[in-house]
Amino acid sequence: MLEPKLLHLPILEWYENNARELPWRTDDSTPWGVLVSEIMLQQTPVARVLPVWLEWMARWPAPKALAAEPPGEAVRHWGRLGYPRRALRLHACAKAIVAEHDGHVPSDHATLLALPGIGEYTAAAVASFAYGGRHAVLDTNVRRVFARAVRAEEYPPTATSAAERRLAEALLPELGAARWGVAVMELGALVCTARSPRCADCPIAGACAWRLAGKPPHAGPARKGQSYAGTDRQCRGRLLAVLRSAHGPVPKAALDAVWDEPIQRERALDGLITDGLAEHLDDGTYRLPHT
DNA sequence: TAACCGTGGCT
DNA sequence: TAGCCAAGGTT
Repeated sequence: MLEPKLLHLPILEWYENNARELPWRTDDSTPWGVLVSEIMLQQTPVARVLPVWLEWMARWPAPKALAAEPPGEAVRHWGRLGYPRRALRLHACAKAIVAEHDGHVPSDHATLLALPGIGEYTAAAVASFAYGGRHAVLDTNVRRVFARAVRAEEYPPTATSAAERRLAEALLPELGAARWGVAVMELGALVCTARSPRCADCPIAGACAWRLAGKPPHAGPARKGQSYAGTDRQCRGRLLAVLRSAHGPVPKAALDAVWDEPIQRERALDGLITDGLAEHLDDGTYRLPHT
């Protein structure tokens, strides 16, 4: 195994000099701000999250403020971040924090994990970044950095393995684990990127097993691409965009107008209602959820 | 476990 | 240009 200190110092020093200034990382950011940023950043780039996060923090500076709103307002102000079920879960999360934790974001990993929309990664991230807890933060960036630096592979496996978790925990420093986690993430986001890694700028290039092996390309089968055009997801997105931009119930015809294929359209609309992203009123109109 | 869940920028 | 990809979670 690679000696952890060969990685720690160079990466931490690199982070000192190259970290982006992000508002959820400042000294006055709150655990709630960190939590909201983590949910928004799930599968969504920083540049798109930034303006929405700022608006959310101004509008809902604490869980209690969001919990007082109907869930549809969370969905509306989610805008076009994508995966709007995250907005719904974040709203449910705020309500649970108010109901079960007196409005305070928990600091304990297991307690965080029990909240809606918070999985293994996000629980570790909040416990670590907001409270300084010592947890292995295994996101796609960290997994890629470790896959390359330690395992000499271009990409990590599809699903997080026990071996990856063991490695991440073995590399966790006794002190300063939170800073270490964010530093490795940042390295993956800015230098050790998925497609065109900037190895010339990498602080651990000299120790990177993948680079030393000649950067062998990913061996296994190509990862499944996510098709989008013509899918239910695209249809749901179109329908929900109509509900978001309207400031009241909309007639069925307004929804019919944005998607031609009727079978798929009805299926997608049913799905939105089942998921709690839309409501069907008695008069036949539709709107964002009020309850 | 693998499919499903949005959106848009980049190469 | 058309994939590829982005601080995942849920079922």
